[in-house]
Amino acid sequence: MTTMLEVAKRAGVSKATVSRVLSGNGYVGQETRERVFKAIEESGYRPNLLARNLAAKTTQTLGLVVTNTLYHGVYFSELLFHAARMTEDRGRQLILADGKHSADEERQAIQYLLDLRCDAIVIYPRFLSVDEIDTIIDGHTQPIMVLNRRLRKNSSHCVYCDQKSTSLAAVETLLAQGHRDIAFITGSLDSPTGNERLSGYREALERHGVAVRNELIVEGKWTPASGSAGVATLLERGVRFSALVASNDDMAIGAISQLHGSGIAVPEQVSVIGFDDIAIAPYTVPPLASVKIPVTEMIKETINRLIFMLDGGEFTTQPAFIGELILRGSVSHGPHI
Amino acid sequence: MTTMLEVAKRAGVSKATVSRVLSGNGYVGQETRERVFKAIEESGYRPNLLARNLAAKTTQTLGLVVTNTLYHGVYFSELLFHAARMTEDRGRQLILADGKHSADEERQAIQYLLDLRCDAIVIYPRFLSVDEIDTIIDGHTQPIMVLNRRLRKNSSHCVYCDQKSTSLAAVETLLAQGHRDIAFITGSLDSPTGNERLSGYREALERHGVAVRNELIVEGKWTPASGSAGVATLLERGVRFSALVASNDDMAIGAISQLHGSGIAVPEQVSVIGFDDIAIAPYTVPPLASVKIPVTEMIKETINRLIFMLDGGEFTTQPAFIGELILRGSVSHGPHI
DNA sequence: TTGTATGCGTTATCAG
DNA sequence: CTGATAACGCATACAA
Repeated sequence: MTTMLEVAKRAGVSKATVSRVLSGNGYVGQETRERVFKAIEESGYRPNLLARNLAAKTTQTLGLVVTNTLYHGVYFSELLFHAARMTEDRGRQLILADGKHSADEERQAIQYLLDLRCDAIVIYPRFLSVDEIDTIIDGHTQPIMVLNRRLRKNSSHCVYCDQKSTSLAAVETLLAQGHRDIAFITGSLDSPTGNERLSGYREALERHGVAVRNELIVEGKWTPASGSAGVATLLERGVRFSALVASNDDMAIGAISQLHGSGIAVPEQVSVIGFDDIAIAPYTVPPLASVKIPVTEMIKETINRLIFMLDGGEFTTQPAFIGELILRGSVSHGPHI
Repeated sequence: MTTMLEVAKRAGVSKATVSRVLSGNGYVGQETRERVFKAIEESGYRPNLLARNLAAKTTQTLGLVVTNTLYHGVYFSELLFHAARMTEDRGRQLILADGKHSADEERQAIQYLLDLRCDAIVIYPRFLSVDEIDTIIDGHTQPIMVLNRRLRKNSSHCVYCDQKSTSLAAVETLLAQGHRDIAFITGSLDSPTGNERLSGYREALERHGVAVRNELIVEGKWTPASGSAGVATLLERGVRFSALVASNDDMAIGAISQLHGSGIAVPEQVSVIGFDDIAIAPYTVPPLASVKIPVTEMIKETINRLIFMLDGGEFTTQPAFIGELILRGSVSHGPHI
């Protein structure tokens, strides 16, 4: 590998001058500049980023930690795509680290990015507790932002979507149309998101004086198969329902498929609502409505905050997003039990 | 940030000794070792990887370049998941760089990873020509492997799936069952994969003396929507077919949906085959059969080769994979025109 | 406008 | 077994 020193010698100048023309900092004569560029060209010189970043005390990189249980599916793809795009638009590079599938591995991933001297970090945690995250943020000088969690202490360091309110609004839409027997397929209940969507469902019913019936609730695992299984369980129980809320789109797909297979028409007999995290799920028969989580906007806010903090800025406000109910047809169905 | 020097002072030893206990290279007394560990603990010391990698002349990282047009969908997720897993199993870290959507941006991404001094690189190219890739490989000392392309010169540096043979085999399966009017939805024809799958279709027909009819071929764009549109186009043309091959699963999903919407039964009236790149596509009505591309195995072979080369190994063989036809039911259908 | 010298935080080579 | 000390490749304050 040819170094800056070799370029300098070939151009008949010092390393410092080469460094100057490359960084644009400091004055350098027009003629010398050209000689340097020529030498760079001829030698095929490439800067060693390790050395540069070590000396400059900045890497111009943002680190992102995501659990690989999120890798499958379009949600992750969109997340990564926009995060990378936003970061590069701001003249930085994104570095991804795998949070694997445990709190300890999430810790290690964060540590790795920190050891690499990323200027700032984004965490999309799945196993780490909010308390520990707060501790981590306090323990480091690098700006750290957290996606999809509501922090207690560093509240301006997190960007989340109010899953409960979002779920509540979706269920209320059904209630407003006269539905009373509303089934619910949960997400994994070891995830906060899964729990919050469930409690939104509960609260909506309570607010409208509709009893919460446990036989209308089944636990899913975010996958299409678990959506199918959920419907099968409901049918086995012999419970009747005119509407069904699935906690994400994949499960809605599976649920609709299972309903069809059982000879139940959607949406004529059962209205289905999914959580359309990304809005590009390949539905064959789309649900009646979907709740769209504004991932893109959330990422944007996250990166913006991070870079603002890198420039010494401070935030006092706490950004909360809320999902939007997207109708794919009329929801004006009465109960069809 | 506390440095190695501070740890050394606190432990009453030299930097060199601290470095030794950390790396495990060289002898160091049991008692001294413990003092060093204690000092590390107390000071919360973390190694600066920039400095370490600069001095050690190795980063223990593999770089991966992928075009972001691949980000959407499960194919990319699987690719990334396994690449990261394999890399870490071998004690390295994977660094992802975005190839964006042009040859020039793919070049830049490769260059960035090289500048970061990744020990080796994996490229999943979409716009770069094989000739240029060969040139790039020749121009660098770092091992470089290419996925999904068949290189002319550095043939042992690429791992690909013979898309043409794979497609050919799928179509022959249909021909063997008596199908003669076989429609085909292509992928994007600016991609080699899309073209190869199409030429496999063509050759299968030719081999069996069946005329290739252009009205049975429609161009898709890999998306579910383009699969639906493809079927719509075929129906508008008024052309009759008893079987349909979609060049990937997303399009197969769209196509099946459109067939259903038009009152055509699958598989009773039309047999559908997709290319099940990952085999976890959320089908509501699965196609009759899918061609499974062995991505996992391909990634595994790629990483293995790279690390073998890092250890000074050389390859002479050229690994070619071939898709496997997965039947989801009987294909013993006659023509249903 | 350019060169010199020092530092960035490690690894690694030699003495001792 | 341990400690100086020279790289590693570049940025930058300070001189000239």
